[in-house]
Amino acid sequence: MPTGPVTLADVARRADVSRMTVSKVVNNKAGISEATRERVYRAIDELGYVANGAARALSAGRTNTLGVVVPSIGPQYISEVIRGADMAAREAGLDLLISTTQEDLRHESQNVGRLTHGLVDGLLMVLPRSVDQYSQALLRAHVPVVVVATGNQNSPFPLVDADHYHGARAAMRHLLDLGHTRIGFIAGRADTAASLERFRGYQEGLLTAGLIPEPLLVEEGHYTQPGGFAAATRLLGLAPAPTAIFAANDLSAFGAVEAVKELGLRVPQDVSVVGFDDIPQASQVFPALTTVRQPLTEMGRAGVKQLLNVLHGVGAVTDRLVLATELIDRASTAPPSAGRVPSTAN
Amino acid sequence: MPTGPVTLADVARRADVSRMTVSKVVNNKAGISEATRERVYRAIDELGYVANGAARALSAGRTNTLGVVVPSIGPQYISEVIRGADMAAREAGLDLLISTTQEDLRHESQNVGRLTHGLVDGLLMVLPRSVDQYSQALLRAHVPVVVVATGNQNSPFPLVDADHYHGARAAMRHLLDLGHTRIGFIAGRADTAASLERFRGYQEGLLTAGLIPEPLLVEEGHYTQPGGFAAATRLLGLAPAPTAIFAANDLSAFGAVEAVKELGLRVPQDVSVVGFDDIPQASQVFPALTTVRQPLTEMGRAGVKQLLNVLHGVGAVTDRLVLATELIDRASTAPPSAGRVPSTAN
DNA sequence: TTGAAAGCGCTAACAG
DNA sequence: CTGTTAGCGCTTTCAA
Repeated sequence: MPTGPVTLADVARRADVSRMTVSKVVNNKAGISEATRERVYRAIDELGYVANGAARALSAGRTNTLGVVVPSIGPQYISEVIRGADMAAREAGLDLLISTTQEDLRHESQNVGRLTHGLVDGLLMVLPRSVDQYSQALLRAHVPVVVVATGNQNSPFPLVDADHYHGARAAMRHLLDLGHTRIGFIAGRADTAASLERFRGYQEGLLTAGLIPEPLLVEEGHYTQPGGFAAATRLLGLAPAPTAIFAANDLSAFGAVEAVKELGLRVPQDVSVVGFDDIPQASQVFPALTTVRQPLTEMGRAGVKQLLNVLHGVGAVTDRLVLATELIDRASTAPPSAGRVPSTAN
Repeated sequence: MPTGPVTLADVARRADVSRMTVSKVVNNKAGISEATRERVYRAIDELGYVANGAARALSAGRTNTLGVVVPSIGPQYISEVIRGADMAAREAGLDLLISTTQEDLRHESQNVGRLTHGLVDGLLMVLPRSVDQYSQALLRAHVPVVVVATGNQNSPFPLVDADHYHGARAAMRHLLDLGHTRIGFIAGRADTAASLERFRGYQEGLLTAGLIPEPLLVEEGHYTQPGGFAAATRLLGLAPAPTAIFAANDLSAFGAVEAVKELGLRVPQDVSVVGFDDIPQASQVFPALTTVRQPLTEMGRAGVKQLLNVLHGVGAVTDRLVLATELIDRASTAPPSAGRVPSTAN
């Protein structure tokens, strides 16, 4: 019994064939007799052979690994995108190497450079902001790159995004159909294109219904739960107060729901709340949140699929793939209550 | 300008030195004159050279990458552990390769096998359940393994865990000190050791205060938000109802808070709620959740540090490292209201 | 259907 | 201080 990891040569010796034959068996190549194949498999099992990834990568010129670059793995929506990417990669027999930038921009382009040299065959950038900082390193990398879920308008790489604008329009239509005419908006961050698109949907939804957007009905929520709480509290302090609130993401919608309850009002009886994203928690809270679903896992999947298309040289790569969003009607929305005008006099 | 990636040889040619010299410069080895070093750096910059990871790994026998195996990256507490591991790895100049098992146990041990053969130098297993399924593959792997945040009692590998029992005791002491005598418990999952330990802390906290544990005051919450909601609803339907609820994790505590509000009661005035974990959201909800903090990021850090100790052959590796937990007193707990006995007669 | 030769890009060990 | 030699474990030709 030799010490150290078992190599191809060990298996070859054991099965009394050449290393090449073992390699072919391991990689399911054709042109090996059933008997030999059988014998090699037995040797592999007996020895517990596992191919060395580094050697394989160096020799074959590919790693069978896809890199995923994310700012951090905390936010749920990012987790969902990764989950989709993970499934697609798994189905294709590839590994995923997840790398977080942690906002540490200093060495990041260098980091990305490392990834693209012998560590991964392709890169999925899941970034909410611009990808500009990396463009240089990325462009000189010799691996395909696909950007996911950023609102970045003019990326030099193929993009996968969700239809933020029409999602927002759907949310507004839902609220308007229920009879709401005074609808507050909790904005995300002005520096993301996604946030801007959702806001545009809010405004144009209003205009389409013949309503006039009021600046006072728009508050910043910074995509956070406390931000949503504060924004909703301010909104509900208006006279007359809105009967419905559309939040730019689920997290700030959760905060809005808390604010409504804290003011002694009920969701949805007194105030309707709509979110955006449909993170898993949206269906877990009480009342379950009506929200606009971004196909997050599908976006991850689509990103990987684009990458595979490039790698395998098959199928077209869409420069800008925009996936549809959809309203998920749950329990946090209802028609405005007739006689009840929320009051927050304290 | 040669096509394809720039190699060491290209740099060597450009700087008019041997490949070995370039290698030494790249790896910051001593024994190179300042002038030569300078010249090599210039060539590297001009050519945009980046070392090939696969070749380096194969040649040097190490990958400078640590593997992290998690069931999935969704749950916040896992994200936090990874964040800690990520920071520690980054400080040590190592990459993290995150691999999810997605409950797909079929090919997992094989998957882990692949990782340990040329892809990573060490493995951090972040698993809530047992690691038994992998033990075989792991033991034959030629890389160190450390297990984090599982309640697994007898792992064959070094363990990093939190002190669930004393955390639960602290939560109970807090509630008892506030004057609560009727305290409900929302259990996690009976199949995790962590859940059992927390339950033990609940029971013994009661006993120490001279109170008798009542089976009716314990409900399963399955660690989920709807589970916590349902459990709390049942608990508050008792007569007399508990004045405080201790949930086995933050998620089920959020559900409990919702249930309290839904019954027309207030947190903490009518019912106090304590969670466990201190995920980021705990401080973001309203009212901010009083909870037992598991040092999740520290656990990730500690796991990586243990791995590094093994890899560098320095420092001791603790077979079982149990990190302290701590009560974080926020806004969801208060003394029981004197005259008020919650009623849920409907 | 099988195998021999060559080399992927890098680094460890040693020699000059 | 610098360079030579050898080889990591595998796969790609191409020949038998």
